[in-house]
Amino acid sequence: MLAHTAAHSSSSRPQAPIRTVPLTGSHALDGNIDLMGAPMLFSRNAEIYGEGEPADYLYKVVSGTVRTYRVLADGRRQIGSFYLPGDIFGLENGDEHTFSAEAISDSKVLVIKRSALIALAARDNDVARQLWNLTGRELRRVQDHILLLIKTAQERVVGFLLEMAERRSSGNAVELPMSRQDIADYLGLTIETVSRTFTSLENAAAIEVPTSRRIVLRNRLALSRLSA
Amino acid sequence: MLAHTAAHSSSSRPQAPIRTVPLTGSHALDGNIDLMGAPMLFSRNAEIYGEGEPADYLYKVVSGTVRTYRVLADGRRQIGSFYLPGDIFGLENGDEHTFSAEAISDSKVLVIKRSALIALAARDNDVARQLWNLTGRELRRVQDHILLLIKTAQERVVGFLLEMAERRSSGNAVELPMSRQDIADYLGLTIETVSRTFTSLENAAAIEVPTSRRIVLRNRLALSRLSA
DNA sequence: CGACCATTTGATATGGATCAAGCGATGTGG
DNA sequence: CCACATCGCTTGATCCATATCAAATGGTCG
Repeated sequence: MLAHTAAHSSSSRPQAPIRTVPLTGSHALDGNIDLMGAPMLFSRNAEIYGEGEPADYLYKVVSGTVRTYRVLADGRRQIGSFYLPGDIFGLENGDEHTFSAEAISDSKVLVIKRSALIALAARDNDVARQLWNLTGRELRRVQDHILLLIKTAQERVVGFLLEMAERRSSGNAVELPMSRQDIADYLGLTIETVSRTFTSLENAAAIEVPTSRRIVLRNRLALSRLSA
Repeated sequence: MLAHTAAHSSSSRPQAPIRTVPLTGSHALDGNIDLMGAPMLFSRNAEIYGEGEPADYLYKVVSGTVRTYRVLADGRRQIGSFYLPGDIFGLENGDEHTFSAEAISDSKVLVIKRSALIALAARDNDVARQLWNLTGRELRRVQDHILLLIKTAQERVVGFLLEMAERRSSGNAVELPMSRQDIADYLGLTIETVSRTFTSLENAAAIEVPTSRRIVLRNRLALSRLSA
């Protein structure tokens, strides 16, 4: 059904040296990942990890974009989230990944051993709190995602655009790193419906679509009204 | 749109005495809540807390059932989860509840100050881990819920039945504490569709519906096949 | 240039929503 | 204790938003 001809970049994980460093207050986790993480490159569509694999590593996007997803038996795919530079992903409660992760575009990702962070957290309350916080923010995000999924197609698409604008806003232009198929699978729609909705928003003068991957928000207020 | 004529039982929260007790290994959190929690009664449809209120307390269901939900501007309601006896709810990442909570039936709930648990967690790694775990399990649950929401009506209803059977199984009979409207708002469907789906599953000899709140699973294997 | 892939656009089909009635259980007041 | 009102659920008829099927367009890369 879906291409995803992943280059499946090698599955050997780098071993990062563990250095304990002075903590930088509320960004202890981020700082530690930056210091302890080993950079890895993934090319477009390469798998970073697969559903069901042991969740031994935590990841932080440096450049590029990552999608996490699950696939139902019959091929329907649900994208759980898109991760942009600065975002951390791959943290699981159990020992296995519940989603698969792939690079949407060529991406650089910092990789860090989960056990190292857990060990650090045992000694450092601040790190522990940050890890918990990360899970909590993720929970909040997924809860908001659910709310999106009960809305109409137009509301979902607008909600998605506003979300992306908030995360990677350069003025009113939103650069979309992902394909229509990715957007559709994130929103629980088909590519045709996503495409038609963009067109209709453009006709309504709410957005402009100079290229398929670039959306200009013409009227944020109108869009907000359309989003729920 | 929806009744919810909550008796709105008083909003004053009980103050529980804080006792530090020997921890019972992996159930440190549960044990502490049982010991430190103050029992409170909520009658059918009473509000336990509202969206946006400060999240100062954590709750554990002793008897009855609780629903959490959010309402969109136009009245559409999404139920986030149902909580059965033994389940803990109300734990938030931020300072405010992102959902509202109501008793579905007359319920007894243990209430405990969040700050007390946080303080305990600062001293006791086991409690800290349990709190994190709770958030993690909740995250997993919500992720599964998303997967439900992209399925067909029949798959959603069957998925819901199997989920309930797993949680409150007494043989093959499932006692549903919630109304059709609650089920519909949990699954992103209408009551009519939920009702019709039950009927059609009954006609297919997959279930029996002796009373509207009682479902007997006739053929679990067939149901599992229908659920995805 | 030509092949390929992503996207858009068009025509039609359909699953679930909506609108509307009927039915059964539960509770209430006379 | 019965008559009736109410409420939750089911069933029926119709509609509509989005999916599906199909084709045209456009952008990218060898």
